Amino acid sequence: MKFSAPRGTRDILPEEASRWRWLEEVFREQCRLYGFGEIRTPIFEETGLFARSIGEETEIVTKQMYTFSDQGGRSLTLRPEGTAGVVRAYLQSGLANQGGVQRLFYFGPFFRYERPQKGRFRQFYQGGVEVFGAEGPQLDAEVIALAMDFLNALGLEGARLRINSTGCKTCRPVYEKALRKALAPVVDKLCSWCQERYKGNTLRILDEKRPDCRRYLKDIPSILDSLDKECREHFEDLRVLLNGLGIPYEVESDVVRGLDYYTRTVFEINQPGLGAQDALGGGGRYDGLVEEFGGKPTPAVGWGMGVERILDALETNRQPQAGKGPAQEGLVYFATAGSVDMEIVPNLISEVRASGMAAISASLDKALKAQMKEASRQCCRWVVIVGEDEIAAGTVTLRDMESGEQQNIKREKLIDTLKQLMEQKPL
RNA sequence: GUGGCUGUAGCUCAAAGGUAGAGCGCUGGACUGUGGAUCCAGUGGCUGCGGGUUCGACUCCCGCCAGCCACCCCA
Repeated sequence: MKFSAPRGTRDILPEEASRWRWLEEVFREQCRLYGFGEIRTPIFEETGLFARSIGEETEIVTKQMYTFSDQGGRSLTLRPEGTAGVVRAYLQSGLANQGGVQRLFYFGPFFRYERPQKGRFRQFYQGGVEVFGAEGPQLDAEVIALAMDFLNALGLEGARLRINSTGCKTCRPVYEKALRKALAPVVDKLCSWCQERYKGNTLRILDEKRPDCRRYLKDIPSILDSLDKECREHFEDLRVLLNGLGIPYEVESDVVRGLDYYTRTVFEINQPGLGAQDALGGGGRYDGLVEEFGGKPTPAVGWGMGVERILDALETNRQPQAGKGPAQEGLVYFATAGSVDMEIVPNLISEVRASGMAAISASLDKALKAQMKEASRQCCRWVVIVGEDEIAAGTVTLRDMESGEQQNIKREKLIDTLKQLMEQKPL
């Protein structure tokens, strides 16, 4: 074979695509129930948009972006996440000037240059939501509830919600200072990675999982003890709201996300047993980003969820597959036998399709037997046989491929009979 | 970016220095206008790509590419 799909990308064939469509429909329906409207933003943006929002020093920006320059010399980047583009659009389109609370959702492909492994691709799909203009914890809770409802509606079980607060621009530096102080005696014993972070993005040291480093991180202070009054109340209220909604969660003070724009609430949803990449989704509040982009100070909160990982989790959970084969979509197969006027079948098929039923026919002059086999392979529930005998009698033979029953009916009654059968004998 | 494992027929896998095989699938027949079951026959390959060692390489060595898994990071 001459070509293959680029590394980290994959083809989704019809059978699998129907599962994807099902998931997307469930997602859209949940968003609708929560009053969210869809937004579609470009798949590439100015490189600077991502660098400035996600953070110049983050992994995503420093090593994982698909960046290229176009014919005009502009530096563009395939979007590695959804929030930056939505914030940009929110400002550029004037949505920001309409006031009030804006609830938006998106669904589509994202790109990160990483080494592929289980649950990690270079092109992957995410569904996400963003809410602008609401400062209180009510929307944090609502957005989390939406995420959990989405997973429940898919029939997923066992997902774990972990929440934390990373404070605001006033109290986070206080904590970072305390953290640096606590780590000062052991900093030279930490790995080079941690030492880098110690200097720059101290908070992210909490993310360290290596046992070697971990044991020096045992007694570090919790960020939750450093939150100022407003942030503490915000977090406490969020917990009250989640409790009220009956949403189980765990507070974990070392949940830190890899994107710099988060403030206060951050959360992650994990599916134990999925493998090394077990985060189905995550998000949080980003109260400073709109202002950072030149808008007026606007609180915001949102999340993104990984489609491949959710489908993977459903698979390992052995949840019902929602895949629909052609049979379930009522596909009708037209077969011919003997020499039949070329125009008859196409005309009949047209009529069937015009009445809303899906139909296909043999493309070649094959033996009836071969046509039946093809119909079977295509999972067609019904086969209409139009042969010389039928033409002579003005009828068609209609076969139910599941029961094997056949009947001879007047050609004019085909449509009505098919309709009737589809209602009577759905799969 | 680093490491481990793996690339043989459309698919799942054998062959371990001596001419590349099976099952499933596919095509046809038994059954000349009737799918699935059974039996029979046929179709199947630059052994991922490129070098090297050897009289001889699917097999050993090197490089590249790809897949899987992990590190890292995250969806």
